[in-house]
Amino acid sequence: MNETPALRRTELFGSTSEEDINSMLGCLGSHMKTYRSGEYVFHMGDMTSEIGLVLEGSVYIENVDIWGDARVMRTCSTGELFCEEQAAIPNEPLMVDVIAQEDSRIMFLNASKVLSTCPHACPHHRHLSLKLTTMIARRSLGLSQQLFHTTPKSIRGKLLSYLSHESERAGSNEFDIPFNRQQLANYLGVDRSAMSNEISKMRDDGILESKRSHFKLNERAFQ
Amino acid sequence: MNETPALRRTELFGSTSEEDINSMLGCLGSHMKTYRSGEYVFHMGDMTSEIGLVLEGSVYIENVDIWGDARVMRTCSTGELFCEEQAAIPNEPLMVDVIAQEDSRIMFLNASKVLSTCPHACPHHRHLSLKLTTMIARRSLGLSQQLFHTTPKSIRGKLLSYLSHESERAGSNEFDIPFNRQQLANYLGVDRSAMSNEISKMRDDGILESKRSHFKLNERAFQ
DNA sequence: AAAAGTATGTTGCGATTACAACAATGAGCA
DNA sequence: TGCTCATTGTTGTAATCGCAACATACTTTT
Repeated sequence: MNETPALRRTELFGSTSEEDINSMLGCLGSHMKTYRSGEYVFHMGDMTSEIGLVLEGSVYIENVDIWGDARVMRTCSTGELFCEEQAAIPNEPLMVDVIAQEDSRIMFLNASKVLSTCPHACPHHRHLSLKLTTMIARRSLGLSQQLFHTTPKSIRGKLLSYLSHESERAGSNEFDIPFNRQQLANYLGVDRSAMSNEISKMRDDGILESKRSHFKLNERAFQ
Repeated sequence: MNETPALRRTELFGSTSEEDINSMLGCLGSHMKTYRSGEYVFHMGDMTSEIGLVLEGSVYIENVDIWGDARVMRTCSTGELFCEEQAAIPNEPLMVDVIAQEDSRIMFLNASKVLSTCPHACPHHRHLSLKLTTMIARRSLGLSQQLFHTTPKSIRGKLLSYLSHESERAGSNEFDIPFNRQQLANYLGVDRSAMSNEISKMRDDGILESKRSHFKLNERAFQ
């Protein structure tokens, strides 16, 4: 089965031609495996140096605490990477379980082979290595942002932090956010209804106007 | 002024010999600048592709919202990197200000020169590139963890998440944490006194024993 | 050993939030 | 248009938390 078309739909390989992908796969230590829904892809404690790439299906990453309670950290859908950070850190044991959420096809890449381009490596290999680093860096930035927005103690503070940032990013006081209410509440780590309520109060206070995912921040009408 | 000894005390260059550092610095597009306390190192909106390395002094990174209110995101002391994520992402404008906290000496490295080792690059350069990627990955993992521990709604839930993780990491139900109470409260995003109070209640409930930074988690004495 | 300074624990109160339950609005479809 | 379903808004209540103020314990200095 030829995986190359599926690979070209991922961010990691999206800017590489099918030809170049094929010529590289061997160098990257790539191999495929299929999983049934519920099957473990990685176990906590594994010393893997492999990056997972979901070609079909999806997986979720969960943490089990010492009392046996599990919490899902995130899910990865088709085209997304997982465990790229752990794989990029030598001798770092996995602190999570990775489990197939549905029947899935996963490609594994050896992180050190992707990152440590050998002296005679082709330009495409170097491009891929750089792309992986960029993706890791972007996730790190995103997590920084999220943590920053969840730091204020009140729901209003969190909303202002997030909305101000989105406004700056859009370069306008009027903008759309990529979340519905429930997703935004999860992102900020607060209760949805309490958040809806707070948005209403902020509207009453003249701080903003909003309709669904469209927001408009007003000049400081408040002190 | 020879910076090499100072560089060897940083994590990025710690595993590289003085000789190799000297032979590489030119390739990395390095240059130095000194700043007076309060001076801006980077401005929001800058399209920098340079990594900052604090050789002396310290800087802080702050975010200014659209109403002009500033909040410090983090501080960087001697030996630490800043803006390595932004620099690793092409065409990513800086969303923060970086300001010298005291009189400081900063070395700048061109991120793409560090990361894109040219075909004839020396092995030390490739090692440095890998090291930078590892450092970015490690920060990302750390942020993931912190976010995970701050996700529970109650102080008790946050503490259990964090302490369970530390216990797993130590491989024992008895361990020391690298925080004092105030630092732990900041890390978890809660009030210190409320957290101290909660720790006492958990002790009363038989969940744990603690003295200062030393903790012992008990088998589920509770439901 | 006394004193001073820092870190941690305790208490009470007011404000905020989570939660549940329900109402209203909007979207998709027969 | 009318129906169903999903999303968003509203309300009340109980629980939690932040906050301030203070007490206790531990450290460091002299």
